[in-house]
Amino acid sequence: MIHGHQHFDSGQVIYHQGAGRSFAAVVQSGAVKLVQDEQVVGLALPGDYIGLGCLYESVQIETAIALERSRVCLLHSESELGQHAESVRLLAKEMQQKRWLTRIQQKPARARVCAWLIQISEHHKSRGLSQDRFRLPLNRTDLASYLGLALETVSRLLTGLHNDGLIELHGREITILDRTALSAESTAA
Amino acid sequence: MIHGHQHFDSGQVIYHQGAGRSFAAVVQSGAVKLVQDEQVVGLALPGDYIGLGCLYESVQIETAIALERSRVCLLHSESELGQHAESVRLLAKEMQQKRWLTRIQQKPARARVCAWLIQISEHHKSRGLSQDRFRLPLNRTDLASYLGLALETVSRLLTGLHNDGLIELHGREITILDRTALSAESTAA
DNA sequence: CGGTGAATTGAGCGAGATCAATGTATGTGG
DNA sequence: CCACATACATTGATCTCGCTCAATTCACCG
Repeated sequence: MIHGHQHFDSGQVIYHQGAGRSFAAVVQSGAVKLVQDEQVVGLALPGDYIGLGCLYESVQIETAIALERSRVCLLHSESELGQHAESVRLLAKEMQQKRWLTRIQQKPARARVCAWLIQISEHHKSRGLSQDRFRLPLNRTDLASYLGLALETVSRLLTGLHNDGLIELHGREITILDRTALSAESTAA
Repeated sequence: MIHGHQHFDSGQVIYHQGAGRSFAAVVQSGAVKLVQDEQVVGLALPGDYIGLGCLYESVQIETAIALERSRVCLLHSESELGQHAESVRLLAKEMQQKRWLTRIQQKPARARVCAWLIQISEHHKSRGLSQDRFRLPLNRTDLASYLGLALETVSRLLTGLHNDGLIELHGREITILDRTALSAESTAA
C-alpha cells in the first residue's frame, strides 16, 4: 500500500478506466482530466477528489490523466476516505458537477464556453487566486470534448469573446475583462 | 410526519424544486419525472428512489411530477433511508444514470432515442415484464426535453425507426422488433 | 359530431460540424 | 543561429443535422 502524496507529469495516467484494485485520491496541485470512452467527462483541480467510483464500483469508471505536473494524495483504504457521512458529502459534490454539465449541455455553444470560464474563475477565486487572470487548464481539444463541441468551434467562440471585449486571450492565458457580460451570456437561452 | 405510501394522480407534484423540509421517496408503481428549471432531467420507475438530494441539500433540487397514477413511499427521516452505507449505494445508482445521460447527450439524435428505448426495455426486463412490448412513460414533449432534442425530431426519429422495421409503434405503445439493430445504433458515433 | 391536446409531417433555415489550409510557439539537431 | 519538426491554435469554406414555424392528422371525450 502506497501512502502519502505522489507526483505525475503532464500526460501521465493516474489510473485507468476499468482498472481493478481501485482507489480514490485528492488533487493537491496541478490539474487532472477524467476521460471516459475517449470523452473528457470531468476536470479536477486542487482540492478536488477523483476516483470516488471506488466507493461503489469494483473497477475505476474513468481514466485520470494529469494535465500538467501534479501532486496527488492517494487514498487506498476505506478509513483514509473518512466516515460514510463524509463520503456522501463528496459524492454530492461530484453530483453537483454532473448536474451542472447536464444543464449547460443544452445551452448554445457560446453560453457553454462562458459558463465554463466563469466556473474556472470561481474555482480560482475559492483558492485565493486571481479570478480574472489565469491559465486555462484544458487545451482546445479537451475543452471541446468536455463541452460537447468541435475544437474549431471552441476556438472561434473564444476569439469571438475576445473581439467582443469580454476577455483578453493569448493562447491559454486568459484575462476576464467583463465578468458581468460573461455571466449573463452563460445563462442565455 | 406522514408515513407509509401515498398516491399521486397524473400531473400531480410530489415535491417542488426549492421546497424546504425535503424528503426522499421510493416509487412503487407508475412513473415520475424529475424537472429542473423547465428541463426534464430524470425519470423514475418503480423501484427507483427520488429526492435523494435531501441527503446533502437542505432544499429539493428538482420538482417531481407523477406521469400517471403512481404509488410512492415517502421517507421523511434519516433512519427510513437506511444506514449511510446504503445511502452511498443509492447515490451511486443515481450517479450512474447521470453518467449515462452525459454520455448519450454527445451522440447523434437517433442514437439517443435508440439508447433510451433500450434503457427502458432493460428496466422492464428487470421488473419481470415484457422487454419487447410496453408503453413509453414519457410523451414526446418530455422525451424531447430529456434527450435534449426538439419534439418534432423525436417524432420523426421514432417513425424513422418504424419505417426501418426496428420497432412497431402506435402512439405511446411500442414493440421492439429488432433489439440487436436498436442496440447497435445506440452506440453509434 | 365538434372540440381539445398530442402526434405527425413538411418546408426552410441556421448553428455548429467537417474538411482543409495556414499560423504560431516550442523545441532539436546541424 | 538557423533550418526543420512537432504540437497546438486560428481561420476559411462548405455541408448537414436538427431546430423552427406552420399545417394537418389522429385519438379520445363530452
